[in-house]
Amino acid sequence: MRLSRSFVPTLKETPAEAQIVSHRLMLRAGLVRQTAAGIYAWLPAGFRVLQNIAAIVRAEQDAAGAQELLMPTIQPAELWRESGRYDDYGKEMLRLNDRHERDLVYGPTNEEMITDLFRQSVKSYRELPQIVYHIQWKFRDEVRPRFGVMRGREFLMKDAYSFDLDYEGAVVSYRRMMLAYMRTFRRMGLKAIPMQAESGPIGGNMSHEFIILAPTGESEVFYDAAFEEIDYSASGFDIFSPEDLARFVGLMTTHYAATDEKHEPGTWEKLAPERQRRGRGIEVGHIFYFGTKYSAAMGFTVAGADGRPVAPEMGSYGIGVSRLVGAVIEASHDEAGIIWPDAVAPFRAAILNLRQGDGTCDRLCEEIYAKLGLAALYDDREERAGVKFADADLMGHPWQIIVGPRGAAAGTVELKRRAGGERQELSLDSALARVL
RNA sequence: CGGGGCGUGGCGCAGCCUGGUCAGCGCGCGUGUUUUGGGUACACGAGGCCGCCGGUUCGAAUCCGGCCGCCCCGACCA
Repeated sequence: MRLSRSFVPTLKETPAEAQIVSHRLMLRAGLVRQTAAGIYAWLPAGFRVLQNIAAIVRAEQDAAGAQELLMPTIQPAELWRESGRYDDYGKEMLRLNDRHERDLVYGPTNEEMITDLFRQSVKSYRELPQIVYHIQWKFRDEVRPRFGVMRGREFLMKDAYSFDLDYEGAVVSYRRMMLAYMRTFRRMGLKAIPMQAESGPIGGNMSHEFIILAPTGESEVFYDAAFEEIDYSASGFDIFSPEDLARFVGLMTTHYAATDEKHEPGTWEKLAPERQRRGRGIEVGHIFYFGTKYSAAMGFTVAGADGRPVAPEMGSYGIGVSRLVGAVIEASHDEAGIIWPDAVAPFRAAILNLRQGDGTCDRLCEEIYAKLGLAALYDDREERAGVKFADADLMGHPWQIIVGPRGAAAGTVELKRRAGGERQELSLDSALARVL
């Protein structure tokens, strides 16, 4: 994109409503704009990040054998009456009426709907197990939305649902998602730790939340240094091997990890002091096993091998996709702005033309831009060098290709790495090679 | 949902208590000159139903009432 013709409204000053860093930086870097309390519009650069994150989530879900589908945002109240949650869910659920006065809800989650879909068409044990997911907008009418995109009312969530014939199968599905989640967060450059959690309104008795470490996180977390050493991303674990999954989850759950509300000082103190780690964390994912809570309530059964009906065992698995955008920023920024991890950056590189209008600089920049295409944001504005430097740092592109009159004549550019800030004078070709 | 606060050009704010050239300042934006590798300087200029409705008054951004919106703290959550 050419910045001079892009809708990327950066701000020099911070709007008064933004308190935490990620919110401030998202507004300042022109990623989002607030439309109403807890409701945001994603502008071009922000939307790219959102899509990058969704793509990673999708890739890991697919790799775990989950099937992507897409369910509606609007759901009939009837389904929620069947499960009993129409009354239980409370005011957080947005309720609507259509022109015929039918009761509808804007989905805060999709257990009922997916159970309904499955019960219509899945009739035999031979069709299980299955895991399906979708990435869809949710609405939860939070009493107090805050922290920008981190706690919005409308948010993009990946929610997956597993159906298994029995408990043993459900446990395998649950573990598979745990591994997929750890790989997902790792790919975004985040350190995540699964922690024992309450299952809350979803119900069930096995639940973990995934906390990523960020200095500005909402809750304090305590964990064993062992989490820093587990190599779950490599070939060490086959996600389709129940044995590997058991081994993986064993590693994940035998070490101490707890948020402040579940922290047990007694157990904690038994851990060698040099292995004790504490920090702050943000919840970015949550997985639940809840057995037949919905299948039983909604009359979903399949014929078992003996011909008798069996209510499938279910689990659900959520990742806050839009929240992750904020979380990544919380985990990776400095005084100057965002420092995007390569995998989620809206642009791999910014091309800074320090002397717009200068024939040599312009030509060099155009050449670079032609080679990088959409991977680059070409700052071709008629602005001073300082403005371009400041905006590039703010927006946090992993690389900055700085083209100025000094080097341009000799055909060299300066390459700056946003994380770390190292700069290097390079030939055009070697700079491009580094960036790509 | 309890407690607190705020709505004045795109952003940050002053003005309100003590109604009357108070509609202003900084940034941003436009034009020109200047500068030319870290948000340059100067000049000129565009831009505001002072959140909305009603009331008090000769006169309301300013006082009163109602409504709407937004933010912060707490209890609750992907």
